[in-house]
Parts: sequence; C-alpha cells; structure tokens
Amino acid sequence: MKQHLHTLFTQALEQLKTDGIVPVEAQPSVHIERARDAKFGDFACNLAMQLAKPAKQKPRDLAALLIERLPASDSIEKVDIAGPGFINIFVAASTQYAVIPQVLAQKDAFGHSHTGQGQKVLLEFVSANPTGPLHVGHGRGAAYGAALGQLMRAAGFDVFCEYYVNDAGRQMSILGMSVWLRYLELCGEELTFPSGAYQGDYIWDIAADVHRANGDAFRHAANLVFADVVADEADGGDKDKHVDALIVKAQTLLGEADFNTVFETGLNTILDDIRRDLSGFAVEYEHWFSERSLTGTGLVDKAVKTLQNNGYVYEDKGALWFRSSDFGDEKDRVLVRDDGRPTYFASDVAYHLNKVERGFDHLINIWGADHHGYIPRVQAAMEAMGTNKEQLTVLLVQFATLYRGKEKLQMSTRSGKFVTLRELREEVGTDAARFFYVMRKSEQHLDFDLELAKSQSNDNPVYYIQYAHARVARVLERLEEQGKTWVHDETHLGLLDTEHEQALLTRLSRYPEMIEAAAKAYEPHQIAYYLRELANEFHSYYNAHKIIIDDDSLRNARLSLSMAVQQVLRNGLALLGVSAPEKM
RNA sequence: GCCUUGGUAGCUCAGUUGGAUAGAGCGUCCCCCUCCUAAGGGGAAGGUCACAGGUUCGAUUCCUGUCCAGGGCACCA
Repeated sequence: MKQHLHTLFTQALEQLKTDGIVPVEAQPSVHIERARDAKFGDFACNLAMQLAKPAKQKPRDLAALLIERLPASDSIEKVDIAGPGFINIFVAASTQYAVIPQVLAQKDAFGHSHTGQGQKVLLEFVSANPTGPLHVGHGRGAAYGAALGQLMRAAGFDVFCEYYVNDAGRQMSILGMSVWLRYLELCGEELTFPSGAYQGDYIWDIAADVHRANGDAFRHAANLVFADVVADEADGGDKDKHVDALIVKAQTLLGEADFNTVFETGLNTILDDIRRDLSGFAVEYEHWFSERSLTGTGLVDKAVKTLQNNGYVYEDKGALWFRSSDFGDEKDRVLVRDDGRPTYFASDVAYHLNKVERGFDHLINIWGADHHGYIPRVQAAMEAMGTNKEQLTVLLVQFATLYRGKEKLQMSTRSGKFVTLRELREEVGTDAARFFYVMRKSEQHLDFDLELAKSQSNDNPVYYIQYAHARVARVLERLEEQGKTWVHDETHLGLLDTEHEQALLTRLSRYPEMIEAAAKAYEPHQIAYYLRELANEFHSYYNAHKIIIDDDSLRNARLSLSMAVQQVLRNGLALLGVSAPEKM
C-alpha cells in the first residue's frame, strides 16, 4: 500500500512539473508515512510542504493542486488537507480488510519480503573464547545475533550464521596449563594455583575427567613444576610471566602429545558445553569456524603475504607491522611478533579474507562494545586486501547488568565468579531471557531484572504477548466446546467496523513494513515493541467485544481477525526465538 | 587527551530518511469479572526531550560547543 501511494504521488508530482506549477529541477523525496493518529487517516504525505519553497506557493494551496492530479485508485477512500499542509490519506475499507486473507493464506510466511534480494550475508556472533562457560554477557550477543539472523532471513537475505572458535593462542595455553595444575592437585600434589590461571570450578571438573581417563600418567612433582619459575604477583613477581613460565613447564614436562591431550580435553569439554548452551537457548549456527584451521592451512601466511604484496607491511624491532594508519587507524598494528608467532589480529585478518573468498556479499560481525577500538584496524585490513570496506558491518552490543529486583549483581570473569547463561536460563527460562535481551536497542546498556523476567504477571512483557496468543487458542477451544466451527468468509469482513477492529487491521497491515525497517536497521527490538502493541490492542478488543456470539457472519469475521492476530504474534515471536504457547 | 555510545515522565525505555497535541511499560491513585483464562481491560496524575547556540516554513530528531555517565585506546583475546 505504501508502495502504491508512493507511485501515485510521484505521478502527481510529475504532472505538477508538466503543468509548470513546480520547477522541473525540484527533487523532493516523496515520503509516505503512517499517520500517528486515526483521525489523520491511515497515511500522510508532506510533499506539499516540501514544494512550498521552490514553487513559491502556500503549502495548503499546493496540496490541493497535488490532490487534483492524483491518479484515481480503488484503494483510496478519500484524501484530506490538514494542519500546515499535510495530505492525509484514508484507505478504502476493502483494502483494509484484505490483510486478513493475506495473513491467513501466507501463514508463517506473512511479513516476508524480498528486500534482501537473496544477498549472501555472513553473520558472525558470540564467538566467545572456549576458555569457560558462556556468561550472561554472551547471552545478549547470542540473542541479538540469532534474532537478527531470523529477521534478515524474513526480509529476504540469505543468512549464514557462524561462530568463530578462538582455539589457538595464549589464552588456550593458559587453559591447558590451568587444567593440568588442577589435575596435579587431584593427584595429591600441593601447590599454589596461579592468580593468572582460570579460577572457575569448571576447571576442576575437566581436571577430574583427565584424571579419570589417564590416572596418574601426567603427574609430576609440584616442586619440580614450580622450580625456576618466575614468582607470582602475590610473591612480588609478575602474574603474566609466572603463567607463561608455567605453560613452558607444562609443555616440556608433559611433552607435546600429553599436553595436547590435556588441552584438547579442556577445549572439547568447554566447546561441547557452549554448543549445548546455545542450542538450549534456541540459537543455531550453520558453521563453527576454528581459528586453528587458519594456521593449519596456511591461511594466516597467505593473508600476511597479501598485505605484503600490496605494500602495507614493514618490519620494525623484529616484528612485522601492518600500516593500518594508512586507512584511518590511529596506529599501525603488529601482525607477527618478534618471536615469530602471529598475533590474534593476524588470524583475524586471515579469517576476514577467508570470509570474503567464500563469496559472501556482506559480512556482519556482532561484537561486545569493549571491542569497538578494534573496528578501524579490521576495516583497514579489508581495504588493504583490496575489498570494499563497506562490505563489513560491525554491530556493537553494550553490556547487560543483572539485577535481582533493586540489587545489582556484581560479576567478575577473572575470579570465576559470574552468572552463567545456563544459570540464567534455568532461573528465568529461555523465552523470557531471549525476549529481555532483545527488548532494548543493542547499543543501549541493558538492565536485566531477574525478578521481572521470572514474574508471571502483566509486568512481564513476554507473558503479556504469549497470553494474547494463548487467548486466541482458548477462544477456538471454547468454540468447539459449543459445537461450533470457524468458517473463514471474506465477504463478511466488512462487519469489522468497530474502533478496536480497525486498529487491529491497521496494526496487522504494518507488520511487513516493520520487518523491512527493522531488518534494514539491524534492530530486532522493533519486533518486540510491535508485538507488545499488537498484544495490547488484542487484549483491549477482547475485553470490549465478545468473539463467540450468535450472529454467524460477525462471529466468523471476528474469528478470522483473531486468527490473523494469532498468526502474526506467532510469526513475530518466532523471529525472536520465543515460543508461542497454546495454553498458559 | 583521543575515539565511541548514551542523557526523553519518579523508574526502565520507544520515538518510523526533520512534521500535526512527544509515547509505552512499571510505580502511584480510581474503576471493571452472574461475561470466550483478571497472566486481562478502562481512566487520572506525571515532561524545560541534559544545557547553549546554529540550519529550517518547522528540530527530541541534523550541525557545533559545553556538562554528565558507560565503554575503549597492547607484540591480550
């Protein structure tokens, strides 16, 4: 409808130019917007006000001239001039009602569009280091990413979701070493656990697995392990050097094969846990991409070479640097350290090169807001490798703060004291968690109140929306109990003339526009708000009018409307990964 | 210091490429089930859209500056 009106007004504009009322060079943007109040009709156009200046005429006069030249259309009931020069459009009743058969026919596909034109999009999100369980901070990225993926699919994009597994590098070595030390403690060795190692209880669990499978085979005397190792911070030494020295000790004492056994046990245990966690959170990936596969297949070397060949790499103090400052980054970045090991950044360059080579039209990364300083260098790398930097979009997700009522929950990853995503799911349920995470714009800080998410009351928007869905199901149930059946008959939809019904019809017809706008802006929260409105209007309707009445025609019309509402609620909730229960 | 995201009702937040009287939920106050689930509905009160300039017929929206808050500025990931 919006499209249709756009076409009509563009034609009228051209006619005004032909008639010499508006100068030919005027290029106003024809903007059709939804009226914010029913008394202003259904749509409004501000074209006349834009033309006032170039045409040197009063907006309201121009509006009249514009309307005279508007091509006739069956979809339009009438047009009005209002306020400073708005043209208000009232849509014909028959067009209004058409949305019901549309929803009922298209079912789950209602609201889908082709705006994405099948563009191939790689959506990377969460990508947390497999060094511990996912916590509530990751949950937001997961919920946002999954919802965005579904949303973009609905808008006609070909979305491929990927999790980048950082299974290489120092953090992983620390993980292996941490597991080993806990294992030694299980063997009966006494030692002081390093402050820079992973403190969480899950390390004990993994160590126990290693011990069950291998007995004392990897045991070495604690005093031997800690001999000649730089002191920890608590003993006046350096935390990081202490950890690094212990990693070397672990590798030499155990040998590569045994260290790998310990390390792999840790990695696989945690990764399996993460997979289970996300899948239980209704977050699915097409692919899990291993960082180690990059080094293993020489892709990192290839990426560095590509940058080198393009002339953006130089050597300084034994390290290889990428001249990212040529592309707007604030300083150059190291690719290969002076000891020959590639940096995390080098892997990332390789990963992005690989993404482009896999033929994706558009890359979207969802990162925590703390990584925002990283964006310029990755974009610089994209440009330096000869790809368009527009091809990469980085979306930032701000932190979530957990509250239990008024009380703020303190968290710290370092000490291993954090609320895991699993605990959150177990406490508030997947539906509430998924919804609360995407309820806010992603770049907004999020206050997540556990009490509210758990509460089964109208304070809780999730239940509110689900309840509207369940109510329709209940109506249908009652209908059957009374020995009646719902017969969808388009010819009686005209009976839906109450204010409540009109409001619902308008709301339903806006769903496709909302999906399109939300996908374009990467804003799944728009779905949450829309659903709240729709549920609200349905609840009002339900209270004001009885659906199961004696009049067959009106009853069936109301049932058709209710079923359409239920369908759209279901579609929207599905995009957010929230269930639509038949009964509550 | 530089970069970045915010500042809208008591609280948490929306606000459609600049438009008509700035909205919602919670909280507060009042009201509605002999009626399809009251996990619901109706109503009231509540605002200097942080502040100051600028652009515009028109600014919560765009530009500049100031103040306040979160985050970031590694040969860590």
